[in-house]
Amino acid sequence: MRKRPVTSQEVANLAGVSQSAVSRCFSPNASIAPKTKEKVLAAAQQLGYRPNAIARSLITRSSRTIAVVMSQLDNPFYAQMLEYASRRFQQHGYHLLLFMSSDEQETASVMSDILQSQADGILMLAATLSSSLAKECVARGIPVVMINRTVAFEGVSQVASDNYRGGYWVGQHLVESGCERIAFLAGLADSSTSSQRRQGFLDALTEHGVACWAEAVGDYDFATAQAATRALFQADVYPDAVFAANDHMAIAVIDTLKAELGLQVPNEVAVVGFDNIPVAAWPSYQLTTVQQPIEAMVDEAAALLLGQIASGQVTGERKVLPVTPIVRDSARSQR
Amino acid sequence: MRKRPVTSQEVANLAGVSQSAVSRCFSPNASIAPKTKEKVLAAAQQLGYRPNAIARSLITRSSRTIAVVMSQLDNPFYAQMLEYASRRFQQHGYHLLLFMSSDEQETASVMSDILQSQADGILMLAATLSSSLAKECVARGIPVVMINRTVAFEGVSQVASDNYRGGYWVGQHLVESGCERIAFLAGLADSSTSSQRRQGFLDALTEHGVACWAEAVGDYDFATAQAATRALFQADVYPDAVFAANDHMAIAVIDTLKAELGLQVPNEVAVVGFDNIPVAAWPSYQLTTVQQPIEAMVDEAAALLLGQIASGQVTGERKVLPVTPIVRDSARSQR
DNA sequence: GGCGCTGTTGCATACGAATGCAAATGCTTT
DNA sequence: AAAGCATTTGCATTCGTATGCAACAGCGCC
Repeated sequence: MRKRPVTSQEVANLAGVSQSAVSRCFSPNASIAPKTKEKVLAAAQQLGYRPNAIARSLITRSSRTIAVVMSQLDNPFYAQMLEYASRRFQQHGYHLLLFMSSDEQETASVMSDILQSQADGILMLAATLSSSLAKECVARGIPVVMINRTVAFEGVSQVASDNYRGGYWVGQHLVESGCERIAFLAGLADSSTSSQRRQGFLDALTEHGVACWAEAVGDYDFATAQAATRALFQADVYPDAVFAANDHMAIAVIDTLKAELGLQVPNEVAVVGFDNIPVAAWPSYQLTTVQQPIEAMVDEAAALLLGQIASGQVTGERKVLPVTPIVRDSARSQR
Repeated sequence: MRKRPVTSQEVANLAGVSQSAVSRCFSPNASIAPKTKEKVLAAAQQLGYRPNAIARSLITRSSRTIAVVMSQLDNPFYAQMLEYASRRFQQHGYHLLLFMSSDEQETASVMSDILQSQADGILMLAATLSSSLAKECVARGIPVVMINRTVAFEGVSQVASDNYRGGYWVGQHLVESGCERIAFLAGLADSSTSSQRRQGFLDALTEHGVACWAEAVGDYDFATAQAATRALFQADVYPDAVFAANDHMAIAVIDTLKAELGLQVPNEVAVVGFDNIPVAAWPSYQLTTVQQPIEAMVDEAAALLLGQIASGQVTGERKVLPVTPIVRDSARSQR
């Protein structure tokens, strides 16, 4: 049977002090005599006492918990973010409460759970938030930070990498490498990251007097990206370069080109991705890509959340962090 | 400024009922007249009331929270597990509190946080637990389930896939494919999964009258596995098959063989992994491997945890789930 | 020795919801 | 109309900790 947990009162009895004194031993900056503290800690140790975080949260009105909403963990990019975020917040005495939500429908029900959970802040990774829910959070004064989603809500902060410049660099790089029939493989149609990358890419092509050869949608999904690749390359004249909106799809493109279509990368087709996930560096792929500053993005998001929690002010700030081009074999300026 | 949240008392005042009545509207099976409930829900809606889960936890002594301890999220196998576990527990009204912990040292401090958090159960994924901590959990009556770790602690439940049989199958398959110089690439030296796979593998070889050609350690890490591969293949006579203790390392082996050593897979060297992560199915690898039943493992772990939480009895059960061989191109019986 | 000061301590209450118990309500039955 | 029963309701208490306030101790100083 579950043991009744040890309370501060019991520790107080054993140590011969009041419950308040025990409480003060476990909160920093509290006024407590060293000698008393010693006695109390000894008693606590003896009984195996641990402060009850639930009770503490109730009185302090702070759960020291951040709700994280995600839709996909199979993308290593987001897995890395989650891992780093967990460690980062752990350092500040906060813990992550994980919520998975695929569609916006589900996000609504999840958001209800989050509001009940009394999380001190909300971190949205790869998940979208309807404006009514966003408003509700803001109305309650709960800080919300979205990573890599750009939707203009009052009071919701955003951290993103510079998708536009990343896309621009890719366009420029491919043109300067001598590519002439450059295709774009989008992520989700309504994804702001994908469309920003696309816009930068198209602008670069335009500035260099090149038109985009073809476009397709891969849904950030391996199989869909494969199908899209087959479609792009079925004509007699096919692209000599593909820019995929993320690495995951770029890998699918490379695999499909090599294994199914018998085309060489980069000799016959250059491929560029986005994210710089670990796989991109593997010898089989050597994918040229644009690195997103994962740690910096999380650091920024954490700073925003913790700052707003501390100040009690929710502000809708917007940070854009620089990206880093990574040139590997899959698309070099060698022609 | 953070708004003072709406309490059940305020809803009660507006609806003209007592606080108890409001409470009863939000707990299932409570005795409440439909008409009253309607009034209360209307008032709650109007004020934007949400029950405070913290206060509820305090009185019910149940946080409806499961603490998950992980050490690596970069391994997609564990990322998949986490995602599925989150969804699974969400269905039962539980949420996951995430803790990252690399070494056992860190696990101790993390475990202290967990005990304070009043989690109803603990799920250990890819993380080890010292016996003193395990005892403390058991003493407090907190159910603990470890996935893929076998350490015999009284009262700690374990769910694992049949690593031994998986390893055995690999050994058998490689021998029957005609391989004669078969090497094993271990994960972490002290990892029970790796050593069980190894044992099954060695037993299969022995039964077929073949000795293990060589062994190395890859730490479940890409770079380390690459280095180990170079070492294994530097002699004049090198292995004609490698069994890596997980897919991640198997991929590293394949890449190193192909890109650095100019060896063909499977013609010159057969490679087998373990886990069946998504990458294993990619055209570039077509990795023969042993699939672990991720969902079944999580389902089993969830059933154990929820069962023990409901009954208040912690029992140290042990489940072993069957694995499925997946034959792909990297090691076929074709010689 | 009395005064004032700083640093500790205990008392009492608050946080917000759940629940046993008793009172009250509504309905049926005779 | 009164009694009987089932259902609904409110009261009061509880969960375990934090904290404002007042009381108090110890100390140095005049």
